[in-house]
Amino acid sequence: MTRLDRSSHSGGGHAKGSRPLNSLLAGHRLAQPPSAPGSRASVQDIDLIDILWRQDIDLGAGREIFDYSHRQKEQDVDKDLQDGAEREDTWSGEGAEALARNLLVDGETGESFPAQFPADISSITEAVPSESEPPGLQNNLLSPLLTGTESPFDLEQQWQDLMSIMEMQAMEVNTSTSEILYSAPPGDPLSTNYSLAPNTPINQNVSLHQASLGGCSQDFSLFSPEVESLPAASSSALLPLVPSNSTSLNSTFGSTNLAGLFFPPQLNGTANDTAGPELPDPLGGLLDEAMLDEISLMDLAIEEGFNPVQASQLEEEFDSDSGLSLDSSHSPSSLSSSEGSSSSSSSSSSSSASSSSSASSSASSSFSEEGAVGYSSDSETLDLEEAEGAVGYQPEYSKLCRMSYQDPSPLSCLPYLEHVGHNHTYNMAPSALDAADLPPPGALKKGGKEKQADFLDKQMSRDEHRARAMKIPFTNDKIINLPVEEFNELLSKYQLSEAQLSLIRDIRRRGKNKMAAQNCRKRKLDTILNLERDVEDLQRDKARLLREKVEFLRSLRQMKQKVQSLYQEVFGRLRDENGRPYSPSQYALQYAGDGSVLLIPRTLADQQARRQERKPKDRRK
DNA sequence: TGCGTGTGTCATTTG
DNA sequence: ACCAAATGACACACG
Repeated sequence: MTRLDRSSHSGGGHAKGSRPLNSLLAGHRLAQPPSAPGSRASVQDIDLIDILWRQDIDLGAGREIFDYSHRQKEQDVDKDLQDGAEREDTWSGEGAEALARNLLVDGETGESFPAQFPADISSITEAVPSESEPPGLQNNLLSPLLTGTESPFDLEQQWQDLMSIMEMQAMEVNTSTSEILYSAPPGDPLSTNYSLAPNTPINQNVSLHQASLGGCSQDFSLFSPEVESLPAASSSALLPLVPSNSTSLNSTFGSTNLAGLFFPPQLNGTANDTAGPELPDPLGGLLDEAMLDEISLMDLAIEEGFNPVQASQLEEEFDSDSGLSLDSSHSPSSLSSSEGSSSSSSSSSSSSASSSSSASSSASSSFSEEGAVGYSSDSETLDLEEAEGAVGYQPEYSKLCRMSYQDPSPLSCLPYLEHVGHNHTYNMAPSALDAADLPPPGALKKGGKEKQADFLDKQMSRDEHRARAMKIPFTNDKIINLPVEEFNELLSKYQLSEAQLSLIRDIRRRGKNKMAAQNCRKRKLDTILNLERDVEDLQRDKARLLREKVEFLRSLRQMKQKVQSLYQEVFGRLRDENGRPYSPSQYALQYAGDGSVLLIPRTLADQQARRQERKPKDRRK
């Protein structure tokens, strides 16, 4: 048969009355009740926000943190102190309470950190002429991390903070700031709590050579004769701090220069005694990773559909210590276009459920009748029912209903429309087929019966017309649906011409192929539905992983802040033989692999840091 | 009239 | 090798 055959296709077209059904069904896909599409997406977003909010509650953040103005209020010291008083014991131990008076407390984590330097800090600065510093810079003397927590919504500042974290490896000590920081005046809570008064006899451990830990040597019996283990050239200056009792300082940092962590790099251009060499910090790797993670987070956001605002908000969320600022409209899960379409589909499903519920159930039952052809989608139907809630594909239901091809009556799912169905199909209702095959046209009375005959004629497919013209003695339904053996038996019962046999075989072939095509299309649709569901699942997973990532990064930063505070606390308590604090520009704390802490000169620390820095690079090569 | 959709059909592949 | 099913591609009807 040639294509010309199709040009004479008379029965292949849709009956005029058939379209309303198609339109009705297709309408489920196109029509979108005004409320549903958006509402579904927003509900999901709200869920996301709620999840994030709950996470934040765990971390001590309230929902009001999402409000920028509220976040500014958060800097109110009183409030912070109140929060901090509740949580300080988690990390600071004795003396922290007094310390907290001069600390800002992270609204979420409860971490305390120096909010500002003592009021007389400028006078101290002046007392150290060579290291004087513009007062305006003094707030930067602490780690950028700390300042970052004070203005969590200053995005640029946050970024710089992170960059500063990165640069902690290349930390250079600002002498003046260090002096200011660690030369606390007598009235300073830091000094009053962590160091002896200037008059207090230095609690000098002989074995410590030069270093002592004023006021808290019982807590930090850090010193032991480990100087010998250090290079002779610098041994005189080495002040090993070995905790006699297990200190809170963990050895997991390895032999690392801690000082680099806590003194901002090149805060200004002022003199730096030990300027130059980069120092690795114990968290350097982590910081790098965190930084890279954040960058990759941004990249991910940008690459995978986050718009810049969303990406920046995600970044902001990460940057913001205490604030989760994911706007509901920027939920990662709401970014998917496919999800949007799905949600709109679901809306139509819900809205059209009443009108199509019967169709759906009929569709399910009709699918179960497809066994003859082999493509049963019972399970698929169930899946679709489940998916309707999550994905929403009522329109596909309509399609499937329409595509219950194995049913002799294509419109069986909507019985009242059954007779309207356009009929290119070979699977006509038996009555129609019988009418087409059995009664001779002239047998019917005139009038209404003629009209009925015309109608039935129009209902007949092309091949049915041909079969009738060729006087095929059995129905097309039998021709198509009988098993091979029975079909052959049927053929053998009749004396058929070659033309008749050929037509019968064509009818059978086309009929089978038509059903196969219908099943194929149905399968294709199901595949698409499944893929869309998979995409949605993956998007949900992705959003969840992103949230987890943000949480991990946040907790990582909090841990770094705690380590930083501990470092400052320990270093600030150290006193030399004259009872004076050590200059952070000249000395640094360093973890040894065995858990001990050494006070070593900066120069030595720089050298070691440089050495350590080379190792990983060499490994990479 | 052009477009999108649904359908039937053919040719071919696949099992 | 044969057959049926599956599938891509095309044409057509319809809204």
